[in-house]
Amino acid sequence: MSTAAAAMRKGPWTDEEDEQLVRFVRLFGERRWDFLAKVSGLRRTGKSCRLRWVNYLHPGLRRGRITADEERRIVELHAQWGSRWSRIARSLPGRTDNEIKNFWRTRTRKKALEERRAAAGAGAAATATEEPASSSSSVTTSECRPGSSPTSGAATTASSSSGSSSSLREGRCGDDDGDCDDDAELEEASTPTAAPATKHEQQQPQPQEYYDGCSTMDQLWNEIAAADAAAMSYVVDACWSGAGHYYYSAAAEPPPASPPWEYCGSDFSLWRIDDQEYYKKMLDSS
DNA sequence: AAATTCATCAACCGCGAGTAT
DNA sequence: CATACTCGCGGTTGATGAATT
Repeated sequence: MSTAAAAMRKGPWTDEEDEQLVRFVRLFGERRWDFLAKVSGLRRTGKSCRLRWVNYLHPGLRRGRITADEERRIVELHAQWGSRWSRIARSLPGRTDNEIKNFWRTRTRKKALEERRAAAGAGAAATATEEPASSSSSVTTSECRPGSSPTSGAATTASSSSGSSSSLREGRCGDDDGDCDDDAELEEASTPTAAPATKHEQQQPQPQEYYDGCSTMDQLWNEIAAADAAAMSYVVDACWSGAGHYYYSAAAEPPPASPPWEYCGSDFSLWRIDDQEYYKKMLDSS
């Protein structure tokens, strides 16, 4: 507590951190990340929290390999917009800019490699010897520099690292998206089915091709929901507004001590920010 | 069976734009 | 109008598992 400016954590997220983040995003919505990072007790920057949410924890994410169809689309869109990944991602429901960016990198690298090999093959046929070393060394220097340069990767060795997240790492169910503005196009492709009544509770409907194991995350969501319900007894119905923001309805009796947020009737004003201190105190005292 | 290389994914960093004060 | 703050984007790097030799 006294270490207000405790060092920020970096590196892979643990399951606990994920849970915590999800819980607080559900409470406060997908914004004010710095605040969220603070009150959640996560020793992470707001930036890091946002990234984790957007790229990994967001319920609307579609996991799994990029399909041929998506690839075609990416190529098209890339031709149109260049490397404006977020823009491209908006046209690919459930995919993040990071994902697309990674995919594109891999793809380009692979292509370049193939070309080089083809060229090398032709060159070798012609000159038989001479340049193998020079050409391969150019890999590191020229345009498509392989991130994992020849010698680097092997050094890693076993670390078991964050064996933690392995359970999460697999599947993520998705159906809806959170913060995308142009979600008109998103929805069309992401879920043909009607809008889900609640956010996580019923995100069963997914195109099965993309999802291998959603059960884990479902479980997580459910557990979190249950925990929330138990802890607060009134915030239960997490609703998903059409505009892509969470809001909460009072399902049971009003809270014992009025919380810092307001219930939303028609519009989804989430909570009262001016009560941040109140909330902080609440957390500290608990 | 062990070592090496490759492919993929997750996360960090710096910067710029937008918004609030 | 100027400044501070927050958010989002694109680029880059590191770690890990899978495939290959």
